[in-house]
Amino acid sequence: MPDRTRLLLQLTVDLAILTAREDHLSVLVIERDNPPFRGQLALPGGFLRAGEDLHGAAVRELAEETGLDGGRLPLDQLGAYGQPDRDPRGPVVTVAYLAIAPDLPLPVAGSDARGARWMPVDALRGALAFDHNQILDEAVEAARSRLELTTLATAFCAETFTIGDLRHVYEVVWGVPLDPRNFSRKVVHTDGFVVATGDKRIPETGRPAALYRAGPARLLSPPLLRGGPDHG
Amino acid sequence: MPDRTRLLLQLTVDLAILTAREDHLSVLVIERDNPPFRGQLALPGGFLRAGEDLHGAAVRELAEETGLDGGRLPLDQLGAYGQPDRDPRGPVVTVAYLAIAPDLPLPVAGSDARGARWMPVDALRGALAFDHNQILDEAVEAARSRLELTTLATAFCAETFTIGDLRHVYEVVWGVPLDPRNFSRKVVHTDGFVVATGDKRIPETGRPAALYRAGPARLLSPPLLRGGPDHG
DNA sequence: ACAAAAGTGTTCCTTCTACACCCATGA
DNA sequence: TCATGGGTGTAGAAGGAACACTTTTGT
Repeated sequence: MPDRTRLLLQLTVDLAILTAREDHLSVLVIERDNPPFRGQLALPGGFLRAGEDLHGAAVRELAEETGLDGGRLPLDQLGAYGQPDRDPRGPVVTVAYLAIAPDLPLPVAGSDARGARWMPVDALRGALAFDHNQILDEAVEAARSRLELTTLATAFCAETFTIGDLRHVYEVVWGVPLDPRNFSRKVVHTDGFVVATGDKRIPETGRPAALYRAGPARLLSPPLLRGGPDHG
Repeated sequence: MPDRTRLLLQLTVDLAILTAREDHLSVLVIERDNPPFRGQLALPGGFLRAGEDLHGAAVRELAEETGLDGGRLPLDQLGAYGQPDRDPRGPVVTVAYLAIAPDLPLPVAGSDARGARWMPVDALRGALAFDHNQILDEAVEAARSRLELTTLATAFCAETFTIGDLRHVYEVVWGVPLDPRNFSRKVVHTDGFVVATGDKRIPETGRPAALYRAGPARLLSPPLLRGGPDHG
């Protein structure tokens, strides 16, 4: 006996899947092939199913849309978005998740994901459907903040990576240049951030760089300060 | 034409309303007088109504349950909780909000809020209904973290307060003693954290303390470090 | 030899911690 | 004059920023 004060609604999960490609912070978007907003770009996502928990739905959508294994990527909840008019179909609240992916080709070809592609976030100013522009803004800010406080940046990298790769992630996400020498020291001297594999990678030009993989630590204390040189 | 994959559900808003009372971090709880979990303690909250946005629902519930004006208190979203079996009545997802209140008597006497009262969070270990124990844990951790990074602590205080009042908030929420002299300097020298009123308050014993009110700043940079003395 | 990227050593400066010391009030 | 909380000064430690300099590769 639901009374007037208990609204029945549908719930979706939307994903802001970020990656660092070349010199741009990019996000995975799809082109919608159904109304509403048919033909427009949007974040991938989908409806919560019966018996499913929110994180599980996010993992499932990540797999469906990108072929990536959500169990192996950090998938953090950003929050719930519930403006009453955010979806013209009626009351639909969405829970947004932030995923950080290495720069991989998408093995997609999935159902809804035909039109999936990476787009630099700077090229999307205001172009997304629903309230996805706001969600993307908050996802980017959350990613920037998590880079300061956690070891999340390693999730942007392949399984093994150099300190230069990792620094490049920070530079792309923060949008500022960092001093390679100080950065290297801070990362290597922070317990559990990275562990050396013992191997080296020879670049096109220059001295070989030691390879690392992600360490067990999840929190950085002290944090890695953003703003770099003389930001005052 | 909703298909099987689009679950219809109800959505609630739950509030973790924290305050610093004497030497305990306390939270507002109600005693449920309807099933499920009748007679058990729970966080205040209620169902989202048609046409209402999530933050608006949180403000309304805060007013209904406590008489406090949610528009004047910082009300931050913690996240959505959607385990499929979290509510025995069926699929109900909740969005949790964190509110920080000054230590005020509750002008309640509202409908559902008859049994509303402050309880020290330490006295509630595992005692709450639904998944509210988890929500409370995450609310406390979020409050601790926000004290480091934001000026939120002023929301725990009355309109005017002394630096000692503010320090007491930090000590209660973090559970560690702080050096009064260094704390005073950090707060006063951080632009926009507090502004002096020019008045003084005479304590029961001791030198009068300058009174302040909350300043315009919302973010603390650099953060106020937790852990206090020799925490390494 | 040169270019380019990796990595080390060192100096300067800011900030935090700890604590000695002074201030203003009531009992 | 003593107890109590408010507030200033300051020395030492810790860590970041800046940058000179060395290492190791390909061309």
